[in-house]
Amino acid sequence: MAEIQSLARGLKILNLLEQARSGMGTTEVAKEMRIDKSSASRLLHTLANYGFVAQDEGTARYQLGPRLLTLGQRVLDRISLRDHARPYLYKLVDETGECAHLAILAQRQALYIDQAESSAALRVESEIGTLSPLHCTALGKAMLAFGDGTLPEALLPFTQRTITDQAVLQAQLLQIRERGYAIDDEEYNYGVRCVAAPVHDHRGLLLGAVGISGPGGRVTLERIDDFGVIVRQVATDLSAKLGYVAG
Amino acid sequence: MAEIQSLARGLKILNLLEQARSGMGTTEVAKEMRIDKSSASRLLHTLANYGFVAQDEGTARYQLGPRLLTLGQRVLDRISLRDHARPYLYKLVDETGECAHLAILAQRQALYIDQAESSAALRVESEIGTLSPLHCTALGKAMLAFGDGTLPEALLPFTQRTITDQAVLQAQLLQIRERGYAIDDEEYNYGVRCVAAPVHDHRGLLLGAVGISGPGGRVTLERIDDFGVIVRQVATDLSAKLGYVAG
DNA sequence: TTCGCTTGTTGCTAAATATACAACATTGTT
DNA sequence: AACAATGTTGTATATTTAGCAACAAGCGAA
Repeated sequence: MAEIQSLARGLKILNLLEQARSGMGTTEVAKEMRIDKSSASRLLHTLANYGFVAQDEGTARYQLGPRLLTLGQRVLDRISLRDHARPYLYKLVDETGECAHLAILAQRQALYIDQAESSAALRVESEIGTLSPLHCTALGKAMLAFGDGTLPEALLPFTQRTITDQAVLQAQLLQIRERGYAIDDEEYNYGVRCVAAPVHDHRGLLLGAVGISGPGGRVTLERIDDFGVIVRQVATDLSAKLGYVAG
Repeated sequence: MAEIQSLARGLKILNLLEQARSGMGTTEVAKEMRIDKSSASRLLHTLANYGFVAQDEGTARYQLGPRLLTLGQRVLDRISLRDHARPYLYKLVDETGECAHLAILAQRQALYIDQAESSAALRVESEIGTLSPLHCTALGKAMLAFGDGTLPEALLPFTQRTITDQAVLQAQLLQIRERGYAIDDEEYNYGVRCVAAPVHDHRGLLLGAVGISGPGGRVTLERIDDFGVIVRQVATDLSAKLGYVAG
């Protein structure tokens, strides 16, 4: 379907501003968007009128606005999975000593919607709201394996271990379905291993995934299957709490 | 300046969807916006393409999308005040036993950007991302008193105690400037009293405000000035940490 | 200071775009 | 099964927007 151009442009500007940590000026936005600065000016003013961008008082450069924060929190509110999952994340931290994460599918990526931090000094934190690729994260692979079967189109490499071959990925997804948990062995970040398992709702539909992430020194290849069993069990408990009856 | 109509319409749709907890359909959006449903359809598709709205899998109704969550978190990241304030919020909770909040000015309202919860069973929580009016909250009044002097235009009543008279508000702001903290005595929510004080940066500019909120049974009128002194002290300490030198 | 350079806003017209209407498709309801 | 309601698509028209250019404002250098 045809996009509404000016709306699309406005939204693209928001995407641009996400990257620019120190804000952007009108001309800068215009150049990046390849539009006239007059257009950029008017688009930015419209966004500012609704609070989606804000001008830094000192520099007059545009940044993402407070309205996005408010609306973003509303999105979180609506994800009831999050409320139920919290105690299970703590359980994961208690039993594994690593940081636990909760993610759902969004825009064909893994969207982190909650986190429980471990008390270890060296730990893996993933900010809430972060989007990560599906093919190289444990949470992502867990969701791919138990999802609707749609696979990512491109398998971009992040480390030397990232799976970039569709056939290899397919085979691993099959394995994940069999044993009930997914592993990321330094496929996204060097030195980080993760384990994750899917969460289902009362109708058996995939809701998201929970998992843990830790430094390779603690999450060793020898212990990783033990972690897998723990994570799978917690994910199963959570699914059961949500009314899922395996079958 | 002239608004870009289609962009403005798209943003208005997001505002609409914030209210509708169970999502909205194309026709519904069109009616509410008083535009043709074909326009609504195309606007919604554009928003959906960029993840700003998402269709519920079951009902096909539109809801706020995951992109807003991601962008909202970026807004939080950028507020460095938040990072510094965290320990001071905990201090407030420790010393008063009530929930502590941190807010900044945004869109002429008080935007809650962080919270520390008390352990009391009965407590006052204000979700992060919430916008509250300035004239009837302690955080808001603290920022009004030490801000740039711009006052709210309309003083809408929320309880019987809400200040609705500009002259009364003016007088109270003067008092707040003198003693260094602001009080909300059930002016926004029945049964809730709050105390707040301003936070300044190294140049003396207003950054935001910190405060506590508690049930009237614990935050009594007799004790409220004691709380005021505590809150003012913590706010002063925080400002000092940020490089503010009183003068 | 004055000059030049960059940035941002505004008026205007041509041209592209979005709009509304209508027809069609799809889904759910009585 | 027929109907009602919802959502999508095609199209001509009319509105809106885009780009140009001029202007204003701020900054730095000489």
